[in-house]
Amino acid sequence: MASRKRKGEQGDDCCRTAASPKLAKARAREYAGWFKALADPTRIRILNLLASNREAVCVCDIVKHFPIGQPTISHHLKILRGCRFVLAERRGTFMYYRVNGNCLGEFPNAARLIMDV
Amino acid sequence: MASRKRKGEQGDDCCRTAASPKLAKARAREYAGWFKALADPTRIRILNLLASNREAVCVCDIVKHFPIGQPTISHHLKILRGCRFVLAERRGTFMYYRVNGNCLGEFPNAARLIMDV
DNA sequence: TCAATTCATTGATGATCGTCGATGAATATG
DNA sequence: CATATTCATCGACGATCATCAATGAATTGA
Repeated sequence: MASRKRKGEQGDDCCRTAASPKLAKARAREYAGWFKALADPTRIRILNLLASNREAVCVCDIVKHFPIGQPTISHHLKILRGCRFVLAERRGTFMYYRVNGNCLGEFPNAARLIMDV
Repeated sequence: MASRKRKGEQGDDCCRTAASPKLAKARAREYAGWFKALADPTRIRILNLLASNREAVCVCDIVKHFPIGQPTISHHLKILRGCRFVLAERRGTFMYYRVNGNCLGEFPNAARLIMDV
């Protein structure tokens, strides 16, 4: 047989066969996408700025608090909005952003699904 | 004054001045590093595989469950170890990895610090 | 209708990331 | 000591990312 060990081989003696990861690839990709959205200090601080304000904040006000240009802020907001971390609302010329309160509860949930079971 | 508005300017009329982000830059960078470590489906599934086994798992057993090479698995393990998500222990020729149980509680904590106040 | 303002999008650039093959260090065995 | 095995590191490559300057779309007001 091909599984016959040759002289000196240790083969599979490291441990009994380990259990497979229980998390499906698709779900792992989904979670990775969420984490990727938060894998940038600027996006975390934008999220924190929005969370620090009870009412929605317009883009020009967000820009004032960061040393980067408005297109870059818009880029980050698009990513945060894509993951439903923030919600947007148009009022005339202005775009107002606020945090999506629901996503706070999702964190512990995702953590449990990754680390538990 | 320089703040005098010219004809047609809307200026700062979007809203009252928004509160600054309360999260310090250094802490935002630290959190971003944690999330960056989880911003990859393979690393999430490695973490989940380790969490699915009560005992530590050696690298060669981890490699068996993924369609990527051993150097890449080692690379991911180094990143996860750098953030203290996993712990490593040497036994002879083998390296055994297991999840760091403490990091489960850190998730909700980080989420609260980012999203709350 | 025209000018001004806000914000999103585009294209480009330099940096970082995931993956690979090759190699090296450490350990075990004969 | 020589050989085999496990795992980490290195160098390279293509892909993705953060950022910018420039531009475009939408809205407002005169």
